[in-house]
Amino acid sequence: MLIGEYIHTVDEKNRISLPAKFRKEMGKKIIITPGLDSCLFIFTSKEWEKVSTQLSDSGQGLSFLKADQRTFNRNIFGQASEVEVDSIGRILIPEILKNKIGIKNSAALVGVKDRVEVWNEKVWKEVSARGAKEAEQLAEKISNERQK
Amino acid sequence: MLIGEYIHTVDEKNRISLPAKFRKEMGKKIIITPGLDSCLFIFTSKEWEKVSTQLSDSGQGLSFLKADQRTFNRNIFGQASEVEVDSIGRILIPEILKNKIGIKNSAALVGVKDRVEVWNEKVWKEVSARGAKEAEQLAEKISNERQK
DNA sequence: TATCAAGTGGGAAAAGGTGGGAAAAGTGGG
DNA sequence: CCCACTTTTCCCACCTTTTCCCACTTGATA
Repeated sequence: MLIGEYIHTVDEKNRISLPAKFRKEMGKKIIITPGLDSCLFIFTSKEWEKVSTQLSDSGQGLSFLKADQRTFNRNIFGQASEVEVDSIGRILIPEILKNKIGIKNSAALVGVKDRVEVWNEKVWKEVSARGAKEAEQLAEKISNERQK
Repeated sequence: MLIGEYIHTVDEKNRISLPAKFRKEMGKKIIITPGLDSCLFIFTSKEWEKVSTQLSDSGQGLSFLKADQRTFNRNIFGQASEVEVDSIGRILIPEILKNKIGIKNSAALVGVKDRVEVWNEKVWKEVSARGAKEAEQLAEKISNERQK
């Protein structure tokens, strides 16, 4: 399971180290795509198979008949990129995606169960701080939901 | 069952001894996460499987399409950390989590049936003192809830 | 008092993360 | 078509952090 947050450097060659704890699970090839909430998603090849299938196939096939879905899928698939992990566990972040979320010298890598998210460091700090504040309320809410 | 409270040292390397009485039940790998009420939760791997599944799974995949789920999952998984118990029963507390609850030289480890909580020593003293005072009222309240 | 278990501390070895140079591949101009 | 130049890839080296192991201290026990 991919969990935990790490702040790593992005060097002038656009390289970033995957956290050592993620490497085994992530394998040699990964897929990096635009994410939601101004971060990037990194999927393992295996997970990507699942995700991409589910995205393109809303159950009844021919997803390109729906305008919303076309737009959404163009964004995700169009900018997705298969990336090799080098011999010491680094990947190259495509320039386009890097600019998309506004990172330059460093980024936050966040494990979210079966994907990794890449964030601008400051943005992540804000997002996670906000999330932490809401935790108690959210917990209460979920607890109530579950009792229904 | 994990019960009892212990005050242990956190050394400069962020190590803390698990109480000897907890070790057998906790095994070699544990998960440490931000808890509620400004403490940390420590789960056994087994317990974590249960907890994380129940919290995160909406059941039908693509959980990242829902904003609430993204926020929630980021906070649960993003700040969690799998930690090995060393040969003499110590664990490393990730710096981020340590700062989160404001501990430096020592911490309270509190067994709460199937998890262990980690507290800033002073905060724990206050919380448990207050808890003791309110025990009677809370008992009444909880009892009423249950009858609904 | 000797012994054992639990908790604490610290040094040395290993691993993780970062940077940079050289080879290889790609690009454009003459 | 070839050459010069830029970009990418691969590999090595450094430094810091983490991990592993050993030893000391304290307090309880026989």
